[in-house]
Amino acid sequence: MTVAAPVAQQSKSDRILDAAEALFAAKGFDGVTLREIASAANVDVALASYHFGRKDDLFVAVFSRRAKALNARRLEALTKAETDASPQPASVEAVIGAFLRPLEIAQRESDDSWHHYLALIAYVNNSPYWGQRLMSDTFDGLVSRFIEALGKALPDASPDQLYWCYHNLSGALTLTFARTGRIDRLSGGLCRSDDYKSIYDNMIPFMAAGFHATCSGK
Amino acid sequence: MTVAAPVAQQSKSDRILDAAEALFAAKGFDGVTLREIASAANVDVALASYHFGRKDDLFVAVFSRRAKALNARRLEALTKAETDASPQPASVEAVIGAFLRPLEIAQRESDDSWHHYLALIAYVNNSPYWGQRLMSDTFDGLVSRFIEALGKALPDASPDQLYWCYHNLSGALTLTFARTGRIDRLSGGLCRSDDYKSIYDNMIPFMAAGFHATCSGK
DNA sequence: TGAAAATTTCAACAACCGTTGAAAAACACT
DNA sequence: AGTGTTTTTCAACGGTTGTTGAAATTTTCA
Repeated sequence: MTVAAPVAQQSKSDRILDAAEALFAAKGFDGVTLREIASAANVDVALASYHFGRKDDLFVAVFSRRAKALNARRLEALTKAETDASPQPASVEAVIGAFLRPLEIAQRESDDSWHHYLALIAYVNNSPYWGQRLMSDTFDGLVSRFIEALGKALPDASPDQLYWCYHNLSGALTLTFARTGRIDRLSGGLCRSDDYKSIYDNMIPFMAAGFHATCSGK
Repeated sequence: MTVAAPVAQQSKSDRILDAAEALFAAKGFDGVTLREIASAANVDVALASYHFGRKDDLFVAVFSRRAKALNARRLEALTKAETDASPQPASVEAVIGAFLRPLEIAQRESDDSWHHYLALIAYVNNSPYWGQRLMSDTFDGLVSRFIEALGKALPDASPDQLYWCYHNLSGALTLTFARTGRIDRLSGGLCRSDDYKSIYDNMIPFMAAGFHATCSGK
């Protein structure tokens, strides 16, 4: 009688996605070969094509996989912040917190899959090739919802001010959660990329102050 | 009698750097082949290897080329801000302005070389592979100088607070100046990636307010 | 149990990759 | 004019790429 493998009861399809996620995040779309991915997933090369089609499609599949879960958590946090504040609109801090806090999941999970995914977001967000379409298709619906909430908290703000402010937030958070190690080196070890508490303690009031300063007066 | 080409009195070595800069910025290190670069530069494939060695070395050469000029302009702007404010320390707004304003050169130049370079910075900054070493080697000296100036303007700030704040600034500016087109699409055309005036009008007070909010009281 | 469907393996395709050595051309300098 | 140096071209190397079609295997379900 043989005993089944204790954990890792994953389908080969999922193993491919996990391996592709980690490798795409580390080396970008063109820096990874399907053979590397297959090898990391302990799977035949042709299987990636069978399950996901072309390499581009695999990349999109990897990117889209966790987007649904992340967007759902963010939307849930936003509606909670709004009902908590009702009948007042949710504060800028509360809305930004609802946007950022769900990313903590990357630290709570036992494996690094979510960390890889966040690094992948940074890659896509800053890529001229993928950035425009893939980011928009994946996140713009939810982002519009957040900007609407920010507009309620900042009734004097013009729409373009809100968009530019969000863009600042977007750039800062994707870089920070990509954990490239830059800040560790720049600060001589004083700041650590994986120190989520410090990240939140700084980023939320920082961004809230930026919104307030540029979106209040006319 | 044949007439020499009117402009474009560039060496083949420079043409290779220009072509590589544009292509690396658009498609990343692995997304570009030396043959593409050579073809865009109207040059034989082997010439890139002759002038710059391996592909990695060409990438570093491209990245380093404009860094000296940019760092010099930034340092000049910073010292001017400091002498203007002397004997008071330069304000946070002035220091941030000195960091950002030199990027306007990308808009003043007739060709898009500087724009390509700024997109390349975004690629490198967010890359786990290049980000840590290449960004640090190229910019950390100057960045430390700016953080020192910010510390004088914010005497109650702790060093780690200043580093985290700079990291926010770094992420926002690299994304924005990469001009991926994301904000154009998200805003439905209301904000334009190439609208430098709006970028500066928003980003400088936004970031200054963030620094003030998180670096003053303890 | 048996047949249909889905999954996985295997081998191979044409195309392209970075890099190199040697020949050829252009240049610098006396 | 002639020599030594730098730049440019040409052709080719071994190795790798994404993708595919067909065979083999496993799963599904009546």
